[in-house]
Amino acid sequence: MSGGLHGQVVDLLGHEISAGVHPPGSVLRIDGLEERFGISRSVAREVVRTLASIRLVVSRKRVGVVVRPRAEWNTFDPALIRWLLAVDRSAQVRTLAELRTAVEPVAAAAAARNAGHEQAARLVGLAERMVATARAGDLETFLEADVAFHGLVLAASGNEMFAQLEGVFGEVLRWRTGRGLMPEHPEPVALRLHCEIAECVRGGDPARAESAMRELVEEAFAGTLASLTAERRATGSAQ
Amino acid sequence: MSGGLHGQVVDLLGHEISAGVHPPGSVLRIDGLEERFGISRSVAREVVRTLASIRLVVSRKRVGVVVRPRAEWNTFDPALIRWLLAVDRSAQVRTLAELRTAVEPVAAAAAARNAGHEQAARLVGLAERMVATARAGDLETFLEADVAFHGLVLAASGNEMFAQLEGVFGEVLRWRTGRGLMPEHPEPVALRLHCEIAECVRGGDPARAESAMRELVEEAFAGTLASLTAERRATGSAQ
DNA sequence: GATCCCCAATAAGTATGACTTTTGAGGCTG
DNA sequence: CAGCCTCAAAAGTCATACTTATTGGGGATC
Repeated sequence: MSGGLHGQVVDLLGHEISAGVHPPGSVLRIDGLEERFGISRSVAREVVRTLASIRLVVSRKRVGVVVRPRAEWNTFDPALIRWLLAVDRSAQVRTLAELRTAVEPVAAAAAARNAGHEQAARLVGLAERMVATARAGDLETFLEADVAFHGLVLAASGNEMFAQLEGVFGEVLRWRTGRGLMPEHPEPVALRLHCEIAECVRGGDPARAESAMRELVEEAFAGTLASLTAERRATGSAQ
Repeated sequence: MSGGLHGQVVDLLGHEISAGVHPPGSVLRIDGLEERFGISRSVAREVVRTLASIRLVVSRKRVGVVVRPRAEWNTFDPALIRWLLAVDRSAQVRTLAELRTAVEPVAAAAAARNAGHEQAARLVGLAERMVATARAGDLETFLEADVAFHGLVLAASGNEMFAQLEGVFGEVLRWRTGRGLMPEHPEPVALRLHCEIAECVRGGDPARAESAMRELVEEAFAGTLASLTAERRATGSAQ
């Protein structure tokens, strides 16, 4: 998407609108875009169509391209999530982390009901690898296994909307370790919970899978919140 | 969106792809669309851009417009949700209802933490109206209040991604009563839970708000599942 | 002076055709 | 048979002309 002319302009405008450079209610004009970016009418129009599909703007005859109120933006669109992460990483991570606390426990329960043998086996394998890499202090590989673990739970839930969130939640996980928020050796409690979840999925115990996952993500959410407020205190304000 | 030429074609193609008329991997060509719909190149290209933004297709040079694997579709896009509802209402409602069981309890807890006085008051008012209309047997107004109630909880959660789901979950609720799944006088348990949630939000009791909402939506989900399997048994198969 | 209606200016929507760029496939060469 | 090379197919971009809907204003009417 970043290659073509279209993608570049969409990305730039998307960033700008997300950042509030063009606040809701403000009006862009197709000719304005042509001039500003040195693009042809067709490209400008296609850019607007793309942004309209994300519900960032709406195009009205005799008026122009109007930026919609933020509440109407489709915040589940991966592109928009990226733009919002660039604008205010803390706020977006908080939002996503909270969504995680909602979705993952229910997804774990569903996975315990629906997962096939192969998926369950892979899940157990990932949990084991997490234990091994944690012991070895290999945070890199640990993170990979962690991301794969949670992605697999979402995929195995059998709910395509849960599965959709795999990539986004992976972002959150990567952000946590990227920030150095993870202790050098991941907490034993978290490891135990991962193993328990994997076992419950394999054994078909939705209730325990759900509560274990809930304990896990709520702990992670609390940690995320704490580090966010700490960060805000340190830098003096938002961002 | 249905007015213009663009919207019509997007809608039709969206329906077709969702329905599997063009299975993942199959290839459309811009010229093909021009011919088939009698539209110009510009409109055809904009249609493809829109579908690409929903991640239904990807456009490759020298190849054409390729339908992506279903797992990559952005199933949180309202347009795609509509198309999928038209294809297999049961499956989509099931998916959405399960998403509801995940999100709404956490949203209720967040609302109990974040809701302002005015929002809390309105929530209590809606709960009261539900009790009144239920007693009167006014299912129409009851449904409206119900939809507004759950929408307000999502909005008051302070999480814009939760708030985003208001419209979609409203669809699920409307579907339930539209199907005659609601008893003539809504269950007293559900009414009590709505009131309890409203009180907990006003009083700032996240834990009880969450568990009450969880009880409510899990009950609703079970009812939805039961009626879906009953329907499937009745009609002999899916759809 | 207020109201209503019609019209013209405006900006998006559609159509057309030419030209560019990328890339896959098949043929050519070593 | 492998690797390279050329060619053509299809999307990407551009320029321009024309159509349609909408809004705001100006003039007619009450």
